[in-house]
Amino acid sequence: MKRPTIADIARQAGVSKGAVSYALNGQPGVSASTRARILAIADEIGWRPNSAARALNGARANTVGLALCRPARFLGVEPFFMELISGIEGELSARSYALMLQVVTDHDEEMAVYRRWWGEGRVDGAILVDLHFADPRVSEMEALGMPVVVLGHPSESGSLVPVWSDDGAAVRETVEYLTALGHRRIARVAGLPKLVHTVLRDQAFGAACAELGLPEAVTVHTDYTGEEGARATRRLLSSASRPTAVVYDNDIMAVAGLSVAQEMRLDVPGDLSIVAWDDSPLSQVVRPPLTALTRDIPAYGGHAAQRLLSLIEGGPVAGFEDRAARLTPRGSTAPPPA
Amino acid sequence: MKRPTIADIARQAGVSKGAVSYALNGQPGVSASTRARILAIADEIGWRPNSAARALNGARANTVGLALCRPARFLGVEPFFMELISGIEGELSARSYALMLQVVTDHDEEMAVYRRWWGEGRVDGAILVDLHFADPRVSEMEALGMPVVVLGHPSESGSLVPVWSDDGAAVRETVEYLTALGHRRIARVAGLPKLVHTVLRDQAFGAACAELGLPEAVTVHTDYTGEEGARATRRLLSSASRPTAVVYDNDIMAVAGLSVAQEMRLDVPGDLSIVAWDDSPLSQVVRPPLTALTRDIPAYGGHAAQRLLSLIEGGPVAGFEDRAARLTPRGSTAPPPA
DNA sequence: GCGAGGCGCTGAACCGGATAAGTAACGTGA
DNA sequence: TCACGTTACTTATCCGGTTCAGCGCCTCGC
Repeated sequence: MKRPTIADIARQAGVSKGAVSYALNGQPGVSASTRARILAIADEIGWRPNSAARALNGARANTVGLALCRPARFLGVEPFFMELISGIEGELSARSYALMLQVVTDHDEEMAVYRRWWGEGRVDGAILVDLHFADPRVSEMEALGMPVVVLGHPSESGSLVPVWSDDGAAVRETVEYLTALGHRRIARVAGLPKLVHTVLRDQAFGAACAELGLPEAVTVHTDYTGEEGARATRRLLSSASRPTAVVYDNDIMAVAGLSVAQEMRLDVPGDLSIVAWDDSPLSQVVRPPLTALTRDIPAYGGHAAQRLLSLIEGGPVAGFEDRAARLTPRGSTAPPPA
Repeated sequence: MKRPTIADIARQAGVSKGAVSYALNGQPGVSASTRARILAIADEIGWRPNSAARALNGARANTVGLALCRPARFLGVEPFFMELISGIEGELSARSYALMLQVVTDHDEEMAVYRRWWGEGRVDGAILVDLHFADPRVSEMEALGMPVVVLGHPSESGSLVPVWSDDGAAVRETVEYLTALGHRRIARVAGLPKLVHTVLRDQAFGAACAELGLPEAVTVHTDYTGEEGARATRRLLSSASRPTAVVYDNDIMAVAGLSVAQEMRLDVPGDLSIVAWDDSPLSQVVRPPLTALTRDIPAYGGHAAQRLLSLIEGGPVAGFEDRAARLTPRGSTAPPPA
């Protein structure tokens, strides 16, 4: 019932452990016939290399760590993380790496997890998400010396390898599109203001509005939940200078905003245009279907995983700018009311 | 820059490796003063036990495996898996176990992953989800001898430990509630018909309808996507004997169904009542908010993880019936039109 | 016909901890 | 005072692979 080891193979084949090791790893040092015999026996008794024994010889753990710092109820809502994970996963499993996942509640805990994993030799590297400004995790990771890829803008990634996309370009495209439709009062329901990408989007939004001569851009920050998205929308739509278009930082808030508009007897898109950042099946399922900023999130995760594996395997790795989200117009955007 | 080992500690403390090992593991055999000195040195140089070395001595890997068999684009949509994972995770990390995750495309690949993980000693056990009838994974897992908990009904879990909930009760509660409101023609938009829980819900639905003297229960099967949910709804609402209430097997289909109804100028809940299985923030964000079958998915995952850890640690473990989903009435259900 | 060199393999050390067995030093009771 | 038990260690071995040094044996070249 015990798992077979190379010693078992060696005994059956009548050779030494060393010979078996050479044979199984495709190293020179055994004849073709012996190698074939050893491989046949290994296959027959169902031998698998014990990963612990391998790792003990300085080999890699063949595992990448990901500690997600969000409370459970937020995590489930957005498709983003699940898509990101499956993208990362796809790239990892193609190269026989495993993914170690932990859900934590704050950054201290997150770093403790990484420190432990790294110290115990359980992971070869990690992917950092939700980058903040002056993020303490960056310098701590640099100090640890662990291979790390950061999903976030290179201006804040320190010496870690960044993988990012130009959110500013997507914001500009959206504002230009809405302006071309005739909108002048555009508001933005944004995510957490401490995140780098939120601020970059904020800045790009302000700049684009200024450039196009629009009145001062209004941005409301939220925690990404539908609840706060609804509340922000209600406030915006109740204000004196009600916007004619709102851009949301995720799809769940956009759906919530849509519901609030309908509840307030505003026609979408007749009275109010809505744009969602990140395009999930959700956007296409509601009425009207939402105009959305589409990006390939699994591919994004895949690119990050690729860089991380190169980094782990010793190559010098450059950062990577993924393609920017592009606007997919659907039924939720139209010219503003006359 | 190398990671410190107990040999480093032993050298600094002027004792042997063995003494250090005893001290660090709280075993008798070292004096209090020596133990304190060793612990201080270990702490100071940032020593962590190498998990590979531990595992090599027959210790556990302290890792649980989860291979999710769904294409990326389905996975992201439903909050279910992410909530399940964070529930599992919560229980695991409380006991210092890690979660190894892999996304696969079919059951063969899934079993290959488990076989590899188990053979390589990377995991101590696994959780099986999406149970089928006569699921080949059950017998294969039994043959492997790996500790496994199945999320699914005990009738199909073989000798593996089942964790399940009584979906039939929830179905009955829903049908009774709708009947009490006055509905007679109730339809069900279900998930994949090969899944055990789908069939159990189908049967309970049919039985409840028959018992309450309702006309023949209509059930349409889908792949859980909003698209198919919308298509099924369109078909149901176009039929001669249009239902006055529809029960959906997940929230994304319920939202899609709501949109289709509104697109067909039917008032929800005036003309059509809608019930969603699984209550996510999504249900509360749309108008009207959806009446839903609420269950605590993280807790469900947590219960499975608990049983698995007991199983791994050697105890005989009984299956566990989690509490059934309960109906949370909201704005999407009302008496049928007169 | 003999040394050089390569092939195919063996034996042993090693990775970092856990642990069984062995050994001094010391205290204790008879 | 001596046998005995306990304390506080040390030494050695093991886990399952990898890897290096070494060692016959065969072949080849001169």
